[in-house]
Amino acid sequence: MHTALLTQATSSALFPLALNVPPLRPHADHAAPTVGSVRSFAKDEEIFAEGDRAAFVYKVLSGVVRTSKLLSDGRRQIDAFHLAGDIFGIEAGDEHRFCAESVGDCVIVAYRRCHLASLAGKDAQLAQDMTVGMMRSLVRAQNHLLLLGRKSALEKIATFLLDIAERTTDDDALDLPMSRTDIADHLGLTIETVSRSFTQLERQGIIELPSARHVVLTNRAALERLNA
Amino acid sequence: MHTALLTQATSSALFPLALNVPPLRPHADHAAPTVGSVRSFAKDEEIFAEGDRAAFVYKVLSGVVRTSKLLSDGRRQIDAFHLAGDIFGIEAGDEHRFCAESVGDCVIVAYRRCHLASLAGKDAQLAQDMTVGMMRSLVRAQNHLLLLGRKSALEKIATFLLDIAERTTDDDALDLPMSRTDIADHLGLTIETVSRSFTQLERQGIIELPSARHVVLTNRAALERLNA
DNA sequence: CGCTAATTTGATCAGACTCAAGTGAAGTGG
DNA sequence: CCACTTCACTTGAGTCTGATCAAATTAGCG
Repeated sequence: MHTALLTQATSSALFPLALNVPPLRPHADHAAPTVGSVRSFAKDEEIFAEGDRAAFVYKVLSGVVRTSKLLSDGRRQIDAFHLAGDIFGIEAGDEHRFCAESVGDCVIVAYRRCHLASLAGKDAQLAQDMTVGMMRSLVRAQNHLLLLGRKSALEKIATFLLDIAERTTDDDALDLPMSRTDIADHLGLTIETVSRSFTQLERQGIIELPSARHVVLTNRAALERLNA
Repeated sequence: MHTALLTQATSSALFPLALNVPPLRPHADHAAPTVGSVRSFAKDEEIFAEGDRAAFVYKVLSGVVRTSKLLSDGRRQIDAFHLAGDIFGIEAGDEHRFCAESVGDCVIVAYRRCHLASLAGKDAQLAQDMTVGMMRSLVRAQNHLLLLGRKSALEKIATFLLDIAERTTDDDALDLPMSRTDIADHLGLTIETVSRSFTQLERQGIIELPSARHVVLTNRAALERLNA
């Protein structure tokens, strides 16, 4: 009896591998959480540093967070931008292998790791979120490997724009929450190359740039083609 | 009572996030599994293709497996090499987002996904393996992002050699199970650049190359330095 | 309105790629 | 057992994409 119950419990928990991860909907409302502590950050504040003890797991409520790694000489790789609803800071070991910073003003919830188990009991949705969050991170990271390893600058920008658009808007107009430097460090390019690629896409009539942080995708088909 | 038991069960299962993932030991013995079906493959055979229905999760018993993604024009990115003991083929959705092929002769176990839950009941170790496997994939992918996005050719090779050494041997001599082409597609380089980098490291006295597939790390300190 | 930071643009440079040829080792068949 | 084929790897020469260095514009912001 007990065994059956335990098996039941473990099965869905251990093998979310078997469940279909629903896509994150743009504009999904991320209501105030029932557990966890809410924290606010202004632009470019550090949420945690590489090597910090990983006492919490986080979820973005509003704004954008970047997680990045540094090389000893300062070269930086932003592994991901986390938007509202995204989970970040999950670690296997006891310290963070990334640094996390706010890209603009943002609000996040922090869940103390050692409380997660009991929290999960009270908030089933949270439990699901954590597992799904990890899977989603993996999928994103793996797609990003292909981009970094094998795509040209123009293709990287095209893929990036389509990704941000899908995650933040329903139409063809999007606001970039991050700087050219952040984009460059995410795509393995320099800011100059990022800027030139934007200009090139604009000249080809594929996008419009009303301002640096505002992009309109006027020719999605062409972007998809560059997405290879 | 029941609730407590269930919480207990889910906690360790849902949040392996909290457990410390033990490092894979070189030469760890990967005994015949108690469940799952064993399959053998010769060099360069396809285990599953990108887009295939993800009916199984796999574990390498011996040999090496590569998982890769292709761009429409044939450019390839190998996201990882899987050695004995490694899990691969875990998917969130119902189809594989990678292609998996044998690098040399290899033996693997296949676990039918829809049976995993019940198998986990009989084989607790397996359940743990799956979760840890996913975490390890994530860590590897994230480290690889930094390599692909920000490291030079020489640094990529250095990192690669140290990684393979750590995973396959206790001393400084290692056999590369994969071709230059595979290495190139893993590191985001061409075979010529891979070859030239090896030669350069050899000329600098950092490695020895008794043969193309055999490397001796004569100066680990220098490699670590390149690892940045 | 002036100051500062972010972005764009230009000119030059370099690391990695492409194309091409050469070397070497492994295997095949006579 | 040796000549021949094949395939993997190495090396060389030239090119090109994206980086670097530098300057000009533009956008925010107090």
